[in-house]
Amino acid sequence: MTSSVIKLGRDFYLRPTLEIAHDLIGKFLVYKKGKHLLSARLVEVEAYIGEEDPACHAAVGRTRRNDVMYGIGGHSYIYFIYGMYYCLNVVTERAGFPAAVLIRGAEPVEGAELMKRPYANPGSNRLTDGPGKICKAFGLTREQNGLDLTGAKLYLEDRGYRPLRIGTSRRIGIRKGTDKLWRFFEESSPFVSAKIGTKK
DNA sequence: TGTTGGATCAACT
DNA sequence: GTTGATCCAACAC
Repeated sequence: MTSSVIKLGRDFYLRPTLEIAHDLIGKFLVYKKGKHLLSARLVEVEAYIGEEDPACHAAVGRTRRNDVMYGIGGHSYIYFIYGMYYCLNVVTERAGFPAAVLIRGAEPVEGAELMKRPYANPGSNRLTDGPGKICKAFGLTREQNGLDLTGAKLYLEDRGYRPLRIGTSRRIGIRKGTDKLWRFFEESSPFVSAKIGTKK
């Protein structure tokens, strides 16, 4: 509807992580990859909050791996896992408090053809329905870890899109902290990574 | 220096 | 529902 496009600034990332996670649904992830521009609308995220959250990488304390989570909100935290995949997080809250929002699902908007390149089966239109797949489609690796999301390379935008209904559920793929309902997703989106119903 | 297991995904049975 | 692919950080020694 509206044509206004607003890049999310530092203040967006310095609020409580659960608010940020909820508000990220429907925002657009934008990555300037060389002369190309890739973007996708977020449909699924999970919050990881503090050293008290057993599923958060910061549960073991500050290490070289999770260091950027201890920095000020509004930076990228990209880690490597399972020998083959990268996962993209948005660091939140003040410096010294480790928290982040994992980007789990998105709908390709711009640069969709480029996102197909890493895939053996480019005919699939499910290139970004999972945290590992988003990084694969966007070409994000450890090299993009710690980028300032208020900069010009990798950032998030509010393009005026408002999701119809945002569901919540427990988080996926973790062994500890599964009681918390810290996953947020746009209901009925085909780009949500797994179908787990809304729980109260 | 060596071991272990993970915020995944695709391809099986 | 289970498994294999395959890296690296964390931790034990």
